[in-house]
Amino acid sequence: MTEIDIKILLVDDHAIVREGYRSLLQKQPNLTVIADARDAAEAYQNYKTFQPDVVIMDISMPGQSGLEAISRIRQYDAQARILVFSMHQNPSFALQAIRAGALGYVTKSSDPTLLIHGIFQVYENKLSLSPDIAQALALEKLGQDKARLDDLTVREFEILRLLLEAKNNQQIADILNISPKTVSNSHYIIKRKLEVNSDIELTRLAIRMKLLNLRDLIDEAE
Amino acid sequence: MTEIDIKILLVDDHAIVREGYRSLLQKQPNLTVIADARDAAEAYQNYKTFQPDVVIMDISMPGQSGLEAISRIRQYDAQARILVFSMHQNPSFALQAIRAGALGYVTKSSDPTLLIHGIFQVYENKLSLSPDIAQALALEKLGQDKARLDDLTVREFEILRLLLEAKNNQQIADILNISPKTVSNSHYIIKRKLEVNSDIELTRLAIRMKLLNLRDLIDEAE
DNA sequence: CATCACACGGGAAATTTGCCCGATGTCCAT
DNA sequence: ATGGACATCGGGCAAATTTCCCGTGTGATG
Repeated sequence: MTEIDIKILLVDDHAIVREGYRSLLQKQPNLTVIADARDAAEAYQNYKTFQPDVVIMDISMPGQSGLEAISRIRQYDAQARILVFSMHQNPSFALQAIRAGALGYVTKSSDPTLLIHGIFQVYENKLSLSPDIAQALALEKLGQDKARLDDLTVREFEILRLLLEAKNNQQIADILNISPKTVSNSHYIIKRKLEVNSDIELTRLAIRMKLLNLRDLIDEAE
Repeated sequence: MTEIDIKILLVDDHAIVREGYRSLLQKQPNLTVIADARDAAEAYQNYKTFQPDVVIMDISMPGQSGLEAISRIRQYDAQARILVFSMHQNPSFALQAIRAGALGYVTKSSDPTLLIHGIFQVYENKLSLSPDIAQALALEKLGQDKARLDDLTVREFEILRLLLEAKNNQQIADILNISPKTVSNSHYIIKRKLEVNSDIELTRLAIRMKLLNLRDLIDEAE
């Protein structure tokens, strides 16, 4: 076995988490944390300065997102090996991270050994996804979200939009010149087609589908 | 100076974060981590078993919430000193945590020394809020939208959170060990207090209040 | 012209909502 | 320790809504 020593750059905005990485990674003989960073800009700078073998990156950081940092680093060095370590179970995050140029995606809630394993995988230029994400992504490939929306008829879609504006059946009936009964029937059909069983779920789905204009909803930035 | 040694119970569902605490706290001579837990039930059990001086608790955990754990522990020991260490900047979370019986609330993004400082404060039965939260809480007094949110009792707030996760009455009842009827009653009271007429409106309000984590909801960055 | 998808809405059962109530528990101040 | 103010929990029940199935009319299409 050759002597390998993987140089790592840590990127996370939470000091406590960086501390956790260090403690965990220090126990591995072949890994050395050579630098860290708390935001996207610092990550980019330190990548250029320290030329790490693997970058471990959190993608939910204030200001510039981790995804942006991934793109920047990959633009500077197309060979950069980046492993995303995120709290988001949402497979779409993983997909975006991979698209942006990450080689791995491991959720924070998975077993820490998966992180170690991921580092070695990524070091060897291999894709590494934690099992929960891999499975979710596979399921998602079986494609449903967008397709289901397309199942709605034009009228149903129209009614959905009005429902999402928190209008009641009577108001919608007045707007469309139909009976409130028809509205409520459509409401039911919409939920069935979209495979949700409550209005809360419906609203969440609508947000994901960008049917609901978030900017109309949110006054303040964070 | 007398010899003090504060025994700590760590509660967080992420292994990496527990690792971070350990590493950080170990450096403090007067602090000893005597146990940890990854969910509310385990937290309660380990509190009884190990009788720690201070509990450090994350409140966003799967299943039973941290708020529930706080209540349970305080019910068992009214003197329990609990410091919440949370990723939520939303001051309403802090307020509810304090109401549930926590003595401190520090955000994960604050400087780690604040956590240490908070531990000593709480150990001495003093309230401890990280500056960002204290300020936000003060500012909030000037607002009015948030005021309605604060009208909710701790229990109602907790039920609201579960409702927003699109759980049905039976699921929430199972999680909180109450009857589905109580859940539906609370659901109604919540809507009345927040002055909304439908679940869609409720969800929209929750988004504006940032009770709903948009990052968990949205697929694509913008 | 036959069919097929769609819009519309009635009917009836099942469920939820809206609002009431009382029992119990806890905290706090007198 | 006693009273009062809340808070939690859930039963009851009428009114309202949802859920599900149904039929009708209409317009497009093969």
